Amino acid sequence: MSSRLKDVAARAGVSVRTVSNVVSGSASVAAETRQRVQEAIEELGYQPNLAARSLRAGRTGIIGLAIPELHSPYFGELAGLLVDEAQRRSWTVIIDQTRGDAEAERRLLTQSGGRVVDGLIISPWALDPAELAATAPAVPLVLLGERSPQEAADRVAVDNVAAADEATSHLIGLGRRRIAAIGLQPHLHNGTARLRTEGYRRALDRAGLPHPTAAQRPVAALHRADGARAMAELIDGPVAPDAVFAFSDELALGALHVAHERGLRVPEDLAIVGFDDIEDGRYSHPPLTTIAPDKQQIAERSLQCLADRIYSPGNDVPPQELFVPHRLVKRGTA
Amino acid sequence: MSSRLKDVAARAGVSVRTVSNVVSGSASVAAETRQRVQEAIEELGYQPNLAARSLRAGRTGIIGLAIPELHSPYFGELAGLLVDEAQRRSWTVIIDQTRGDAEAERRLLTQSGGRVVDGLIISPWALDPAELAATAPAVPLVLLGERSPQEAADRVAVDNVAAADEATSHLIGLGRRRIAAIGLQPHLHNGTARLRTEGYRRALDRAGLPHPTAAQRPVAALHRADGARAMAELIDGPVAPDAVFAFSDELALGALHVAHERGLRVPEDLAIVGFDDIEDGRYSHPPLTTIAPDKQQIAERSLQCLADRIYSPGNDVPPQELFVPHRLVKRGTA
DNA sequence: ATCGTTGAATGCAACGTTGCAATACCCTTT
DNA sequence: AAAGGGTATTGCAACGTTGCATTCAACGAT
Repeated sequence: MSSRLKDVAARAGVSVRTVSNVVSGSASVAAETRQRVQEAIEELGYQPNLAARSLRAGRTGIIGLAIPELHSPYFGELAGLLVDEAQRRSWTVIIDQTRGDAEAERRLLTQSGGRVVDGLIISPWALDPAELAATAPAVPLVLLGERSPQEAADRVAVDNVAAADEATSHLIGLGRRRIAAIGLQPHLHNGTARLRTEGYRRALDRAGLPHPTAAQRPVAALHRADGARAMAELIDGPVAPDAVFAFSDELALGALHVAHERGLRVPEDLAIVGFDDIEDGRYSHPPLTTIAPDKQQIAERSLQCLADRIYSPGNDVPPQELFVPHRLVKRGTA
Repeated sequence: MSSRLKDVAARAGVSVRTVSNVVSGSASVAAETRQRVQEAIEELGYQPNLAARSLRAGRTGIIGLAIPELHSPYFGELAGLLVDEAQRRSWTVIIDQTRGDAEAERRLLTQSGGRVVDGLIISPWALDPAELAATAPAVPLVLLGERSPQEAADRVAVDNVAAADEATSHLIGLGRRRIAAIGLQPHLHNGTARLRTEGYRRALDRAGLPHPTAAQRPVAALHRADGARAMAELIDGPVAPDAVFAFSDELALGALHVAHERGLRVPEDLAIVGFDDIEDGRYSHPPLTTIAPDKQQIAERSLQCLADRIYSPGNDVPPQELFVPHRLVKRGTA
């Protein structure tokens, strides 16, 4: 079925080494010999055995991407960009789904069960930052969006505090005074929600506006259903808000859905700002105003970080923190 | 840095082979020896080298999933289920994005550039069915949703003709008479759109209703934007429809968006049925009526097909066609 | 006491590839 | 004619693992 260098060599009447030279293009081979070998390769349909190549090279050419949920639009879009970018560097991407499971994240970091990847891009969700910092990763690592007490690895993220501040300030600028937040995750160690909460409060403090606990709704996950539930709680609560900053577009879309159900006009009665700029948000009714992180740059810079560490393993550059730009995209909801 | 069987063996004072026996658990090892080896493994943080293992075994434990677009909600959700299911079989999944590129699909089928995966699940989009049937795949193959003249590989799909018929019949049952279709893809070789068109026409024929060409809108891709464009064309066309069957939920959501923009009431003025049952559809306004394929079963049965062929390579069972169930989910748009 | 049987541990070889070093050859220069 | 330099090709070894066959010891049965 599958042929090896040896078979090609026999057919072309040259040594195994020469065929290897032709395939890799590293050493010089006479034009005529190369031609003959190429023909033999074609005829036999030779494909290099990557296992053998990896064994020799100590590298697999595969990098891992670990995200909480594949079906989340934000991570779906980001994964698409990362795969494209990896292809350009002739890397293959393995995508892992952690589902917010600490054990799954731990397993990936230590690569227990076998090291398949040359590097790992992970969006930690459940893992305690302290543990994250303490765990010696088995491979070069890029963290997406997390912030640990002392950075354990390269990190690529938007400036969540500034972005949340900007979103909230936009609502304040529209004259809103009862601005709620949806998306706190006190039960998780993930730092993103905490940072966005910080930015939200900072903007309100600066404007001299209150941020009562009842207006800051925690969620179990970042799905539409969670946003819908939180919005219903807000409407039924002591002080119905005139604006909501949702920590993800999915939450925002869930909230928008409930607002419609309850007969609220958006944005007149209720303004909404989301976060992520997922494609769905452009087609909601009305289209969603949101914070748009530069996903393309997240993809590019994450891979650049990995490449730097994979190709110069000895070089112990300290972990760096990269911020990618974001911008407020004004559409219909605020 | 990373230790090998040899290192563990030296530390535990046994042979390399014995350590291998402990790790694989295949041969019998004395309890005391096993204990000692386990300790050495712990102390050294030994991880098996998968490249070496694959080289020996001739299998990588990795399967490929090739889909047109990762960020599409339908494929995102499906991919999530497939990864879960693969994990249960202790397989790793590599996800490839073909972006509707025939060359990319060809490359995956032949695994040119190196065989990484033990099997491939592919949703062919651009590749000519004839070519698909003619190409000898380099690895066991499962086709998602495609239909080629003579099946070249196992296929897992919903019965698209029946499902489209059902969707259209539902609209007819609601008393609609000018039923448009959005999502034809005459430029692509992908059979899915063709099958859904067939079901759509069949239902209309049975009811004695017309299906003028102008009411059957082709699209470049299955995105919301394409659905929006097609909907605008329909409204501005000679006969504005009172119902639309969109070949994907994304198209339907784009259409819904435009309907709102143009002041049409949904479902009163315009009924809409989508296809895929993506999560967004549950949170649109109003929520989307759609055909829901059983994605869980698609995932399970695809992997079962692969497993059968990977673990009994000689066994030349002819390609089989598996249909998974679907159902019409009535929500707010029709 | 001897034999066969079982359980435990081992050595050798091979999977397919590439780095290294060596060789063989031809052509140019002195 | 001999030395030197370059190009083309090759053999050997090693990457880390596991299948196979073998060895060794211990034990129960004859």
